[in-house]
Amino acid sequence: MEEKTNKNQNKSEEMLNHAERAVINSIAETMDLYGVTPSIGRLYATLYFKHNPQTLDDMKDELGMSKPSMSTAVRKLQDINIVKKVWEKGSRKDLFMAEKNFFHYFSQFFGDKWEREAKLNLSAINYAEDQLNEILTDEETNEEIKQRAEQDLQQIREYRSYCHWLERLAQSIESGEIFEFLPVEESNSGKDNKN
Amino acid sequence: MEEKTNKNQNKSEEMLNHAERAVINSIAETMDLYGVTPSIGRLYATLYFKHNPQTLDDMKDELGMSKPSMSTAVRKLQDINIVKKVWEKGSRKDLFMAEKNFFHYFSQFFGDKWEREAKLNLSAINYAEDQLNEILTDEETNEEIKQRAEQDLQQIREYRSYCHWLERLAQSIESGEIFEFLPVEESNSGKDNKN
DNA sequence: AATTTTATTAAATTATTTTTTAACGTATTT
DNA sequence: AAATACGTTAAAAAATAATTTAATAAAATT
Repeated sequence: MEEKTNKNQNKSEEMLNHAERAVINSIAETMDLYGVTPSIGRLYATLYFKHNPQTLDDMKDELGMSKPSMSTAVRKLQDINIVKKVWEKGSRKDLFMAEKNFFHYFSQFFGDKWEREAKLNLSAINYAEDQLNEILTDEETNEEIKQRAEQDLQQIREYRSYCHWLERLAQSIESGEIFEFLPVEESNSGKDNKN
Repeated sequence: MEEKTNKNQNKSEEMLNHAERAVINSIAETMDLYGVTPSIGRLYATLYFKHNPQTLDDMKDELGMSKPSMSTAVRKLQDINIVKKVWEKGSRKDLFMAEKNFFHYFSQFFGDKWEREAKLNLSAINYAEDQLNEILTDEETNEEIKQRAEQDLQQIREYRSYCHWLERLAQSIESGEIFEFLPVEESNSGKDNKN
């Protein structure tokens, strides 16, 4: 009897791990889509299912990798703000927790990148616009070049609109404003949903 | 006189190229942020400034790379729908044009990925949910496992909400609906804008 | 103060990805 | 029909990136 119960417990635990693994794989794979390396994605996804803070040694055991790898990987996750160091009295090892709210995750991951993208491009656009204006006002520029400059100018102005829009999108996600427009709906089970 | 005009034309052309290059670098760098390799980003950015369709040979000359590289790079850009093959009577070489509207670009690039992400994860979530429910209804599962399963379940349900939200975000960008909420503003010059 | 624990950095190795050269197949021209 | 032009695939080479082992530094314990 004891015997049988143990077996079933093992079975349940196995099922649980298996279920988690399915989601872990999927998360890691989707992170890969945006240029997060598989190992780092897998680390995040693994932490996502941990209900208490993890040490570097925990991670290294879990993923079967070296400690320096965990150290650098976890730092990258901290850099994009989807893993945080937590403090807990007792253990003197560093402890880490994953951001589990994917809306926060989304905001951190994309919002930050969009802001960076916008800033970087706006600065290039501004520089280019100055140069192009100078070309256009220079009387000695020939017609062909002027035409190209004119076209470029028009194009990068549209591009500037886009960059500003990106910034505002990032802000509206950061502030939560966007959820007035696109509310988060309570999720019903997968069963009666055709996905 | 002829001499001087030529010099200035060269100067203008040089300035034009320089201006374009600044934006090209910036675009390539930002694409890199999302996992697009530098060469492919650079190719897209280069095409972005071409006002007429380009052949593989044009690209290879422009970037100083081999033709097969251009061939595969341009295919990847076609895969994410930000470069299109165009037809033009006359030349029997393939001709390509970049998507220049960055809102379209954005929609193609992120929208598609978000949809893929949502689909992939929802399928894993549904699978995991079934497994977890089974664990929870199994009377022989011990308490500790049940608790973990319960926590996981709650977490992935929130995750499902996020996936559905992502899908709707993608749709609202695809359909243009989002611009009612976040309108595109005419861009004023960089001068009087503090960027 | 010496030892141990922990995390990080540096150097070396391994693996992966990118790029090229070479070969191939198909279409177009002569 | 032969020759040329074009694009792609395959194999090899080169360049990058990821990972590990070894070394170092900093903190905590004994």
